This record gives sequence, structure tokens and C-alpha cells, in this order.
Amino acid sequence: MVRIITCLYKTFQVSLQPMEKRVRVRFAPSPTGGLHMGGVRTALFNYLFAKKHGGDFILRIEDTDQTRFVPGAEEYIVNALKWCGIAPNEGVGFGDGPHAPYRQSERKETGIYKKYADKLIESGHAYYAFDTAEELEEVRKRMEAAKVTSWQYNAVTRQTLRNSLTLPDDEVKRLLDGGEKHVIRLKVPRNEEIRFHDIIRGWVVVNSSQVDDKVLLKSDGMPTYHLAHIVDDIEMQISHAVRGEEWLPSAPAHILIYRYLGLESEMPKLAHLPLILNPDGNGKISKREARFPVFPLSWQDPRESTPYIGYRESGYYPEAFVNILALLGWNPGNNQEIMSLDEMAALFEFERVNKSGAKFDPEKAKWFNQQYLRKRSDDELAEEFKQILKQRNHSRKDEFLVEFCKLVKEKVQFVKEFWDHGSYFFEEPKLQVEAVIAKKWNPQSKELMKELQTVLETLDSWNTEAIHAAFDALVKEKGKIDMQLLRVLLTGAAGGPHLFDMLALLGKEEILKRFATALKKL
RNA sequence: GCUCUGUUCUUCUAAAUGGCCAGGAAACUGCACUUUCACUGCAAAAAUACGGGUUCGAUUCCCGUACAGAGUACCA
Repeated sequence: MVRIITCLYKTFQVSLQPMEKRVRVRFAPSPTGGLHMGGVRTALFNYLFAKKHGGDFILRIEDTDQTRFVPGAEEYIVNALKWCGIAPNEGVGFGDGPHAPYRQSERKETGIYKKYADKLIESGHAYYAFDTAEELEEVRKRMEAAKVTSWQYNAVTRQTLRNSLTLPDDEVKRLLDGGEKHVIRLKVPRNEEIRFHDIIRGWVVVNSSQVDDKVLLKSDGMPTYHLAHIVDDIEMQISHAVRGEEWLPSAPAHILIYRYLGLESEMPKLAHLPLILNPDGNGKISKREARFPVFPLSWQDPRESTPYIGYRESGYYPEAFVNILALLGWNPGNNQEIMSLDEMAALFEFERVNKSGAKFDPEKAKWFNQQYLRKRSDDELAEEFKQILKQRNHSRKDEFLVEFCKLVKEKVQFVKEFWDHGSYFFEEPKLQVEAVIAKKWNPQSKELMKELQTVLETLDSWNTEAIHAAFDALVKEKGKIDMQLLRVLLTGAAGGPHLFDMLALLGKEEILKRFATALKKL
């Protein structure tokens, strides 16, 4: 009877977990390069979830692979999260906290991972393996030649390899004492059904025959991800492990580790996020081929010569960037698309995260930025545009810039585009004989323009209404004046803001000067 | 190859535990407003991968096929 109850309990353990556990989530990247948008989204979902439940959001650096360490990557990650406005409240770069250190390489020094690995050895759920990486490589090659497609170190094959399960005890002891290089592997049962629940995907069942005897502790003494993240999640009292879909296949191994450690009841709930896919073609986003930014901030890989441009440098607002990311795989259930972090957090839940991967649409991303740009006041935009103007060695009075932004605002998606759409407000227009002029320029229109010039010259007050009135009066007297021709003459552009507004802003002196040069040139 | 996970308009997606003409957004097209471009408004077009079941009824449940993604390391 007790057995049955225990068995039932084990089966439903996950769902019987107390719900009151404080929400503590972590983002745990490895510093192997710049953090790309997929990683940022994982961080974002963690952040939103923590925020919604008033929990903690932790940044842990998983730097257990010394060979892949990239200088600057960690700092980049910290800066990226800050720029996005989703700063963790605990962890590397964010003031640490009660569970310091938060870098696995430093945590390793405390012996914590070894302790857990030894525990598994003691309970008979892990063993020492002395096969070198080269030897195993050799085996794999041989098996491949023999048409065995995926050879694994597992319940069957470990019986023919050099490990503490096949070697005599005294031999094992001798090797260990002699400092022989070895790893510690998880002893995965041969044929056992492993069930686990994912908040996003529901129940997943995998047979243990599909999971290999994962290395837990490497020969250099470092833990692998599999061991390290579990130890840390337990030690840091993580309530929900939120990570990318690429971890789903190894989740069964993780369940086993928790189970063998006797920690299944303390195991964090799992949520595997869908991937962000490339807009054209298939597959995940590749930083090399993408025709849109992949990184939040520009990233210069020390191993490569050309930097990758970031969203920030492309002119995206962090609010827009984060908003785009949030809606890739999640939606609030209503039709709202533009949301602040606070609004998103209030609405966020994993149950509303999609199971399938989402293709990223760069065009819609721009639209998002445009929405946020429009929310800015003309004053704010002027302030932002001032920087860009400065780079071009121009400056204007604030009042001019505010008015300029007001006129051009509706045409742009990015602040930097103010320049593209209105450079002629700051520089002399380039008067090329383009199609418009070629078609419309003749002695008659030239005469009209001259007349207009004279009329404007005598104008006392210079504002939209006065210019408009003067213009109308002239049209009444002399006939129709081609607005587009006039525009091209004065700006060099075929389109733009309302003509009279533009004249008013540019000022009488400047307009008359432009009339003069245009008439002289043509 | 094997394992796992997916599959609603071109794209992101909605439609609590099966039930009104499958909804919204981006893009595209048209119209209106602008003596321009844009903005805005309106309109149009556009989907349940395929084949079987279960059911009075399936986007929703089950099976198969196809396609896609991920994993298959002493990497994370």
C-alpha cells in the first residue's frame, strides 16, 4: 500500500509541488559571444515573469567551457540587458546577491559541483569513465563506418568501455589515486520511461534508451551544463527554468539528475521557449547572413574583423525592440500590440506562449519603432535629432528643430531618417535636372517663378498664412503655378512636408537665396 | 538515420476545456483626404499542410503522411 502511494506520489510529484514557492528565475547565458535577439527574448520572458509575480530575476554566467570563452562577452550581456530595460536584480554585473558568486567558474572553486557529482557516485547513479575524448572520437568514427548513425555512451556501450563499472575496483582506485584523467558520467537506465511537464508544451515522454550517459564533470574538473545548471538552480532556489527549445531533448537527462539527487520535488518548473526563425528561407537566425540586426547592441567579435551592427545603433528605441521581441511567440490574448514593459508584465503568462517557432519580420520591426517614435513629443525628437545633426556638422536653434521635427515626423520610422527626409532644411539643395524639372521647366514657368520670387520678396510678415495668401493672389492674377516644380526648385526633393510650412520655417532670406540660385542655374 | 517538438492568410498571431460568415496587426492593392510624398480614414484580397477517423458538429480530440525546427560532444 505504501509502495503504491509512493509510486503515485512520484508520478504526480511535479504537479503536487507547492504553488507558493517564491518566483525566482534566471537568465544564464554563456559568454561565448554577443547576446543575440533570441537570447534577449529569453531574458525578457524571464524578466516579465519575475516582474509579474514580484519575484527575482537573476543573471548567472555559465562559463564552464574555458575553450569557448570570449573576452568582452560578459560585459556585452550586462550592457545589453541594461539597454533593453530588463535589468536583473541579482547576479553578475547587477550587484550580486545572497547566492554569490554567480559565475560558474567561480562557483566551481567552492567545490559545489564536485560535491553533487560525488553524491551521485555514492548513490550509484554516476560513475567514473577513463576513456579519453580521442578514444571516444575513434569509436564514433568506427561505428559510423559500420553504419551506426548515432553512437552513444549509454547503458549498452558502457559495458565495453573503460569505466568504474567495467574495471575492477582496485584498478579504479589505482587510476584515481594515480591522478588518471577521468570524467564523471550519469548512469542512465537502459529502458525506463521519463515523463516531465513543461508549462508551455505540456507532458513530454521520452524513453531513457534515447538519452546517453551524459558527462557531469569534465576531466578538467569543470562541470558540464547539465550538472552545473541543476546544482545552481537548486542552490539559488530557482522556481522556474525558462530556456530555449534547444534544451528540450536533454531535459529528460536533467529530470534524472534531479531524481537521483533526491531533489525532484524541489525541481524548478520547466518552460522551453520556441525559437526565433529567419524571415526568409528556414532555420534559426544566422548572424552572418541576416539582412537585419541580430544583436541588441553592436558587437565586435574579437576573432572577427567586421562588427555586427546592433538595434541600438540602427536607431531602434529599446522599448520598441523589447516590444517586438515580446510578441514573437507570445501575445496578451487581446489585440493590443504596443505595450510597455509594465503592461507586458501584467499580462504575461507562459500559457500564452506559442509552441511553434516564429519567423522574424524586419518590416514589422520597423513599424514598431515608428509607433514609439510617434509617441515622442516634438521637443524630445528635436533633442534626439540634434545629435545626428551634430555628426553632420550642422546645428540650428531648438525652436527651428522642434518645428522641423513636427513637419517631418510623420514620414520617418527612425530619428536618423529625419536627415534623409529633410537634409535640405540644413544644406543647400542639390539641384539636379531631374524628371520633374525637365518636364515642367519652360520659359513660361520660369517667368512665373520669377514673379513669385518678387512677390515673396516684398512680403512683410513671413509665415504660412501670409505666404499662402500671397501665392493665391498671384495664381489668381497669373494662372496656375506648379507646386511640385516649386518644391523641387527649392528643396531638390519631389516630396516633403506642406510647402508653405516649409517655406515659413526656412525663412525669407534662405528662400530668396534659393530662388536666386535656382533661377541662375536653370 | 534516430529522438523530441512543431504546422491557422506572405509574415506575427486570435478563436478558454470541439458549435455564430475563422478575428486582429504588418505588408500588398484600391478609394478618399492632401495641389506633392507621407499621415489618417475606408475598402479589397488573403489561412486552419495533406489524408483518414471520433462526433449531430473539429482549427480545436485521435491516427497516418508530408514538411519544418531542434537535439544527437569532456559546447552551452
